[in-house]
Amino acid sequence: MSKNELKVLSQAEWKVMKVVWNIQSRAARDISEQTKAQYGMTDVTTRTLLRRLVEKGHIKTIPVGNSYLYEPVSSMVDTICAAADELLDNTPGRAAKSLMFHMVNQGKLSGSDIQELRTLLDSYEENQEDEG
Amino acid sequence: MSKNELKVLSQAEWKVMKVVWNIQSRAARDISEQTKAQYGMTDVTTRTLLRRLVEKGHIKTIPVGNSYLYEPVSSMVDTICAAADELLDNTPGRAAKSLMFHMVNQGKLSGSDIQELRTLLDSYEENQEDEG
DNA sequence: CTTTATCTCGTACAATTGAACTAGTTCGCG
DNA sequence: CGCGAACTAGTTCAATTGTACGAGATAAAG
Repeated sequence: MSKNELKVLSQAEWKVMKVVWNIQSRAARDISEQTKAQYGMTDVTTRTLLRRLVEKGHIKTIPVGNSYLYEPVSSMVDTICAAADELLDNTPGRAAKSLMFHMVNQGKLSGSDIQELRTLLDSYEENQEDEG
Repeated sequence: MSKNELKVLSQAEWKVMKVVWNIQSRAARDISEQTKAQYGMTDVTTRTLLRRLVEKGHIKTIPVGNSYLYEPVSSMVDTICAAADELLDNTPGRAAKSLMFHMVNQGKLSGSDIQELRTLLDSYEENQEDEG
């Protein structure tokens, strides 16, 4: 076990991870530029957080000349799903449904996302229509 | 502002909140009984966390005789949705879709949940079918 | 080769968090 | 009323987190 038992992310670490996931050029300089623009974090702070994220196993480093490229170990989707699982475990299913409604109503989904999701739900409905 | 600007929950505070939301009898004793059963937390620790949650504004107290009843200020759904928003803000929408797929595939939804969600998606599809 | 700009890394330090002990108050029972 | 049980609230303490400085290494420029 504990293969994907990555240590839990703190608030500031999430911010850095989100930048790392979305950025093209993953040098510390570029990442800190983004974290400053998006969250007002200073350069030194970002570098410290990058180091801690490496220690925690969320980021791996690729040595390049003087420094590193910082590459995420898990995808954003996987990490967010894991966080959601932790949030939703042993809570009554109602929360999951309401959360999904909320996301839909927040416009988090594109038109094609909605279609895909409908298709997925269709397949589940077939299997479950004689249950609940 | 800052009406619903409740301070962010820590790991252990989430656990206590989840118990508080789900439990019937909200005396400290009953809550700590649950946190012990579910998470192995000791009685004193739970009471400390309850106190901090009151300080942070997530729980309000109702004096009853010797002690309090601990009542959540926001519903579980609202709090989880807020957490999800924070998690998903300024990330490309892809994460939201994948997260929803994940939850569906994890069986978080009942048959009737799925039907309701389908109905919701239908209404959105009508409005967006000529977009992307 | 020397200077200079960048990096990483160790360290620092206050605030927060996880966990727990204790003192002092109040309830319930005899 | 008096005693023990249960409760809250204040305090403690180590670990983690948020933020940041400075040292030493290395690349690039002259």
